Amino acid sequence: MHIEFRHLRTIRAIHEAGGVARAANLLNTTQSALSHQIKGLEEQTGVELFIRKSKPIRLSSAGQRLLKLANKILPEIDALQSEFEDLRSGKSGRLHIAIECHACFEWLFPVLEKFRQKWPDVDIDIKPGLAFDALPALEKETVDLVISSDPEELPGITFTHLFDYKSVFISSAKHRLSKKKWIEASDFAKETLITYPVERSRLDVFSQLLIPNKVEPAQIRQADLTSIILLLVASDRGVTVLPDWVVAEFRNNSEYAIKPLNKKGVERGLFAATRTECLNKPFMRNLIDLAGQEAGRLQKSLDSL
Amino acid sequence: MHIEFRHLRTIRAIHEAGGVARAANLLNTTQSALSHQIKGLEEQTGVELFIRKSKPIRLSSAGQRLLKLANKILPEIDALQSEFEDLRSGKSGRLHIAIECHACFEWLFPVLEKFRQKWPDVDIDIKPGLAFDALPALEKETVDLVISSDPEELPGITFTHLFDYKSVFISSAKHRLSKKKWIEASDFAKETLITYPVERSRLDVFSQLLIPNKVEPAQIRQADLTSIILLLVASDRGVTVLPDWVVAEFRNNSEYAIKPLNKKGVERGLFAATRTECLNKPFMRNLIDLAGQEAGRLQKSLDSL
DNA sequence: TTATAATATGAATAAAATTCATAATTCTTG
DNA sequence: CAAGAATTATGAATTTTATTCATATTATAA
Repeated sequence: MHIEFRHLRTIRAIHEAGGVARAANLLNTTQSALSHQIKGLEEQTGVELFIRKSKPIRLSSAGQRLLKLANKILPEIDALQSEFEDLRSGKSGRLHIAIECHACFEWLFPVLEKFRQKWPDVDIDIKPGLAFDALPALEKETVDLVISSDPEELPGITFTHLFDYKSVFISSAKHRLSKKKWIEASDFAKETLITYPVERSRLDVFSQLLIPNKVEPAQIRQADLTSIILLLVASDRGVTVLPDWVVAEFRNNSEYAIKPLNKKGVERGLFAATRTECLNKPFMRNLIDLAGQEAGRLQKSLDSL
Repeated sequence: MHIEFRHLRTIRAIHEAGGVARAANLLNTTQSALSHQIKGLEEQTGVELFIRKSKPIRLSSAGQRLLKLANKILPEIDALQSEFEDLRSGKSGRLHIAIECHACFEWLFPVLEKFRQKWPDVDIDIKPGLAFDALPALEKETVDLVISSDPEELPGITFTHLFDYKSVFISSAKHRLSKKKWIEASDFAKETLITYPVERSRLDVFSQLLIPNKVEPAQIRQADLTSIILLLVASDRGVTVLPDWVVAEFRNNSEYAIKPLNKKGVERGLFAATRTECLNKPFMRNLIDLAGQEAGRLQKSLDSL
């Protein structure tokens, strides 16, 4: 027999109740059970834990040492149990997010801000999902949510549609293309294109327009941050393609020209990929809801302009 | 089933060994046992502790939380076990001492100093044994050693003779009694007697001389510390009676006159009282040995003068 | 000293953990 | 992508461990 939590609880109860019989009451067991327990424990440790010359029995100095440990350890286990209880009830949990689309930070942050207030016990993290393959990580439970524009049929993974957006062309107002009604693939052949520093296949302008039309921009320049891309565009160092929600606030800014791609525009969907079983978790559903609401808000602000 | 130490060890082993089967090896048990264990634990807590989609299985975030606790708690239990091992082997233990004789501090301190160096893990404490009944405290295991001059026959208690000493009279060199060869009870009738602030029955001068002879000193004055008593005596504010070892260093100090009580002196023994079973403990025996050695040293220093 | 309260003990019972044999997964490699 | 290897899961049997019940023993107080 080893020292077990049972023993720690017994030691503590005997001390607090002041006697084996009273402790047995407290622990909903019999005096005999506890007596056998402490006997076994004393045999195991080889140390007298109680002074038996007195009745009720008292802790010896070794017993007090054990009590000290019990008082330290038992609350920690109780705390863990209640953490687990929160986990089970869905009050807490892990929400590690991978974002495949660089611009998504823009609308995700306000969503997460609201989410955090409602679910303070959920462990939120955002991984730069550009650096690795997000979907395998989702399957391996390294992350719990992937924001992606490319839904796939995968067993155990569910893609929930969040909203649609348009990819739009942006140049400075002075740019030669700013006079056109819409922009075509061939227009990029003589341009410097500014993009996020990720694979081409993950950029709408390539996957939806340039690659299908086999057009290569004259030059490519990369920038990390949306605001920097826009700065470069404003000073006419190049042109870019971004989701429409990103440029909502620049719509009526006279520095920029914003045009659809092709006559009818390039429309794309944004999806939340999760492990299917995670959709049962209330906080996960709530996050997806909040994302949808935020999308609606963005849409309205676009329409009103 | 509750969370048990077994489970913590299993979680830790699975994580460290990187797999259930390897962990089973480590813990000298079977893969099946561990599999049943973690299954039971997951049912109990209602939380998935492992990610089973991968082989070998990995800890989930909840499992990592449990691992963290295991890494905190298990070393503490191990430490306790080794403390108990020290206790059992006699390397450590409790040595709470009650001193019935106030002057004993004088020779006990150097003894304890030596003792501490040899037994650093023994928990030493000195209780002012004057305030309570030391022998019942010894029986009740509140203290482990009583230094006493009055051995009794008590079941379970053993008195070990440490050494004999003489109670001697001390006055200033100028005092009227300093001319006598020895001091008798009647000599105290006109004197101020300086004593420790304890019951008369615990003072040799009363129990061995004044009470049997029904003599009451003219005045009694009390002082806590031996050095203060000696100071008062030197300035002729009274006379005192102390064990001979206390005054060893003053023997050839011309300020003091030191005389035997009665023609043949009052001789007393000093004893170490312990619970009989405690005499098995090596550190207890060693302390009694050291006390005897110190007594020998004191005796020699007395003889040589 | 006796009555009373408290604890200990042994045998029977109940509960729980482990093992064994084997099924079901996941991973790896040709 | 299939087959084999490695890993984990499972059910029933077994063993181990803990608890209960009835009662003996021990300490305390009146």
